[in-house]
Amino acid sequence: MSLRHAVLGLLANRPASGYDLMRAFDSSLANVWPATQSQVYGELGKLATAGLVEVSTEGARGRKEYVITEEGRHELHRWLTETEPERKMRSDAMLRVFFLNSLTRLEAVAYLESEAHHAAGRHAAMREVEARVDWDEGPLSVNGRIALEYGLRLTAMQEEWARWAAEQYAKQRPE
Amino acid sequence: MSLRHAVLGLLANRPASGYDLMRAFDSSLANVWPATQSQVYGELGKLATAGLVEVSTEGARGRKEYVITEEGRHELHRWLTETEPERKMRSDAMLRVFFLNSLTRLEAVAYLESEAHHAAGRHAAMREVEARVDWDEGPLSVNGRIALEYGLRLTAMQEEWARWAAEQYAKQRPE
DNA sequence: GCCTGACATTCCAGTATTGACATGTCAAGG
DNA sequence: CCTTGACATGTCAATACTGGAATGTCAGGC
Repeated sequence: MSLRHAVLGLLANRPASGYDLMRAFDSSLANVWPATQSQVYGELGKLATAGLVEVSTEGARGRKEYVITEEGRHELHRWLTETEPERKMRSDAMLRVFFLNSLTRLEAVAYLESEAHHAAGRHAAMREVEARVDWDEGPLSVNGRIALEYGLRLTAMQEEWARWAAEQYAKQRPE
Repeated sequence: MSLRHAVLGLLANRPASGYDLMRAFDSSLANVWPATQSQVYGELGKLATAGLVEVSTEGARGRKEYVITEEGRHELHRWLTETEPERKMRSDAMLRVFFLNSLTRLEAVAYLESEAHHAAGRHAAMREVEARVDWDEGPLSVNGRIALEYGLRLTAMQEEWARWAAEQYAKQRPE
């Protein structure tokens, strides 16, 4: 149930509306825990019912600002310290690698090169973010910086791997 | 709909029963596309209805062996060459990094070191697999070898990153 | 002959996720 | 005044995924 804790974690930093949270899910959290509007608003409702968050202000345009409760903070802490992260991951891109033998050598190499290219693109985009953001402000950006570094290392690794794999594939399976 | 294509991809290599497929999902595909029994048997039914696979033999103990049809092979090829892999990923472990500022420095460092340790463990497990498997047999293992290399590079990167992050965290946020 | 473990499938209830639709408010610029 | 775009929430049906229970078969060892 990570969505629940993602919302809780965001609200632990500052009070926010569902709309505010959506901006976080569409930017910083987009590569880590994607979520849709329906999920976020739904989860806020459940969280409120459970007493982990509360509506603090009802503003213009029906805006409801939520704050985390003591109980919510406690649950966030419990999650972070007493539960293990789920390490199983799904990767569509890697799944395809298993079935590359259903393609011709040329097609397979094209796939791997395309992956290399996409990884390079994502790497460049993260470099942009790195340059744009002021990393000295706020305690949030310490974590953000560390998470970004992960992204940089991941995409660099992916590009290298894909180039290596394309080479291997071309070598080991002459048509 | 990657599960569908995972099943299709496995059946493209050789005919198999739901039980056989489950062994693949529990071993080689476990780190790439986890699936439960209910999902696999369910998908086989849907795939058969759609005409992408067929029951070839009904054996002992109610065993049904499925084979991929021409149409199935075509769909697999279409998926591999004409659709882009979904690159959005969820990572519980990385989500937690965003909220590390809700913990004390010590707790945060402990989390990151635990991640380093787990990554190291998974890396070692993959090294074991690498040593155990005969990489010269079959065309499947070319892909398997390439996917394993990804896992090795990923876990190595994760361990290094987590050690680096633990250090950064300890440095940048003195209690 | 009996037990155990691997083989094998089916069904189900509950939860999570997706993607789209519906509805409305407010501020700013032309 | 009117339009546009950002703000803001809510609901729905469909699909995907989880975890467990129920059921039964067959081979091999004792």
